[in-house]
Amino acid sequence: MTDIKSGTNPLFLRTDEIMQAIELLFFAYRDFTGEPDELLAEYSFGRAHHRVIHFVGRHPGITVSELLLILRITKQSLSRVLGQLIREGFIRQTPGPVDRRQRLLKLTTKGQELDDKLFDVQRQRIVRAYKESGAEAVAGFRSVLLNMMEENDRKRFSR
Amino acid sequence: MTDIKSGTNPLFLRTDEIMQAIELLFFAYRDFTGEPDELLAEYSFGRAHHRVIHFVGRHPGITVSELLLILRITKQSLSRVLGQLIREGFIRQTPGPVDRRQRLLKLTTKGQELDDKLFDVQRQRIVRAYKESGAEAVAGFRSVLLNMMEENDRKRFSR
DNA sequence: ATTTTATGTCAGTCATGTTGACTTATCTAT
DNA sequence: ATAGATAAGTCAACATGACTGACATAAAAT
Repeated sequence: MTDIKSGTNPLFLRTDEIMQAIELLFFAYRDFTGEPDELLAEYSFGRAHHRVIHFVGRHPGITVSELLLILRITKQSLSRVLGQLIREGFIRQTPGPVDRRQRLLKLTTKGQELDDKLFDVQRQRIVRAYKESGAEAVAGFRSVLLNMMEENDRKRFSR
Repeated sequence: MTDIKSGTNPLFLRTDEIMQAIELLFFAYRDFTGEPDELLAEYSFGRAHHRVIHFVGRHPGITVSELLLILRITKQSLSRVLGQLIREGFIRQTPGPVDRRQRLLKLTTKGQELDDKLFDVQRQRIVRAYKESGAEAVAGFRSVLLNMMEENDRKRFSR
């Protein structure tokens, strides 16, 4: 409301622009997750498995609690998908060397292969979008998404 | 793989950058949907209801089939949430004036009020991100997301 | 020795997606 | 005029991935 009343409201903050942002996120995210979902279905896995594989792949040796903090789900929810991934040999647990209560999570070779495949389909879509938009647009994309997320998680992206 | 081998691989196409893009989308989308989800919970609604309210609000008089094409869900899935929204007085149906098989969907005043509230929480987050990033970054954000979605839906965003 | 923490598990529920089969009303084309 | 196609709705069964709550075990911290 403040913006609408103000006479100095920049073009990119008009109601119509904000509405478009909402839909851009909806359509882009829908298609961004579409291809991985198809691949995962071949393994009878879902998006939840993807997220676990992704973050374990990115952070080998991550603990269950750390994973829970990132994913913001309950341990019961995580337990189901993580249990499947472990039983089917995609993820391996090893006791923490310092704190033996911890279970450090790592991808097995099989898990690494699936991670690679999943990364590859997403990489192709992103590379295409990045190439078609150019380096400057990519910087803008990064900046807006960073500022859109909770401050707490922005640290992950500092370079 | 092609990119990795190539000597002319721009910085913004490196594996690490692509990986960050994947996580940027995950965290930003998670937080972008978090606040609306809380608001919806007060009405015992979920994200599915939000999407219906949003697209009916944006396209008054939209038909059920058009909505199905946008949302890419089955009519049985839509039926459940749409039925609730109609029974609880958030959406009104009127027979199509030309084709009387169609049910044209519109928000009621009550539906409009919820739509406004939902828009407002999302608007605040986007305005903040946009302001902190600047007009040029916003253009880049738009461009990358547009190129990330299926070509078919890009028409919606032409200006 | 006691308490806290990290993890796991059992049980039940909910939201939202799916497939498949079938109905009704209405429009379109022969 | 009638036959087929289309728009919408419904019933039933099922899967996934969230949730809450209660409880168990092992190891660390106090």
